[in-house]
Amino acid sequence: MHMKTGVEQSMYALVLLNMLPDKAVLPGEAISQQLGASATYFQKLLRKLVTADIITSVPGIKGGFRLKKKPEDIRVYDVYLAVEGQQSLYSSHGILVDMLDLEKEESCCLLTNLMEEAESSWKAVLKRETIASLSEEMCGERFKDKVAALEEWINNKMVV
Amino acid sequence: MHMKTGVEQSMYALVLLNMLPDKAVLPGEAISQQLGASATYFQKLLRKLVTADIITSVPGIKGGFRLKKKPEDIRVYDVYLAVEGQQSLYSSHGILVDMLDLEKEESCCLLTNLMEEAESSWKAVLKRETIASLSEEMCGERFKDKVAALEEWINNKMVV
DNA sequence: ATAACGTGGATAATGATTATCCGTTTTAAG
DNA sequence: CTTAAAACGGATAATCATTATCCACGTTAT
Repeated sequence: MHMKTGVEQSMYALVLLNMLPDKAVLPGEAISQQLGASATYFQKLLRKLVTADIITSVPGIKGGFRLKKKPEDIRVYDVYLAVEGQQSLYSSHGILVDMLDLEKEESCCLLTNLMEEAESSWKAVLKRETIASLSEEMCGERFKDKVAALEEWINNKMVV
Repeated sequence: MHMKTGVEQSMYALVLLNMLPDKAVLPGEAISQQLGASATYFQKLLRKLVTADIITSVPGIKGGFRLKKKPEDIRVYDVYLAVEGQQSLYSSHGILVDMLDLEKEESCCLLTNLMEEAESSWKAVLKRETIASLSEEMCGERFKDKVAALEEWINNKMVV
């Protein structure tokens, strides 16, 4: 049981896109290079973010990706959901139904309620932070120089 | 990101063992049959429960498994931990460290704190219920007959 | 027209989870 | 003291989800 690495990657991709000036765009290949991710595979993840209305894609030469929403409106939870899908962490295999020989309608599992509560509780925390708050955290005094270098890199790679 | 089915199986295995009279024991093969689980593989899971001090094993003919602790002292969380191990749901791949070109000591990730909090929150819910409370839930009026049949089965399969 | 980009589908490689096999040890019973 | 049934441990295979690659296609600035 482990979160996909795609969630972490996507999150940082969005932090990168958040550094872009208005109307500018960053090509997918540049993003995946910066993340150290497989370029072709990361395109698929970017696609998921597009269909989740988190980012916009611009095709054609001078194309790329940019945020579609304001960074303070993109919750960590939204990114998780876009990348991992909405399947729950736990789903019953109907063991109790078999053990007690219940009817199929009586889908009954001693764990489902508890697990759903646990998951809600987990998700609630993911809803607390946004791309805006993460970006802010990164741009604090501590990493001033490093972030400046990253901005420099963005200026080189961004389009229009 | 999905919980192993072994967790659900183990949980019900413990509910079964909780139905045993004192000092009696249930062979691993009977347990896995009742659960509809692969017998040989489920032995491995039972082993994890043994090393986690949740159940005791008795080798030799007339051997099998029984609870080691009182059912009210076995939390759902304990079972989860025994089966899945203590690795956390999220672990950083150091993407930010690479992006900002930080020193290795400066292991820094914008998500780690949040994710750890979320996980704690998730685990807290799993600590609320125990094998005792699950068993109780199962043995309510609703499934009276069905549970009686299960007890019958246990009487047949248990040893000593 | 062309070159650089995103899209979509098919398909492989990888890795974790689940499953099987076999030999060993333990113990009750004949 | 032999045998049968059980847990144990290691090696290994099968299965499945995740990650990765490839290629043909649509889009758009130059």
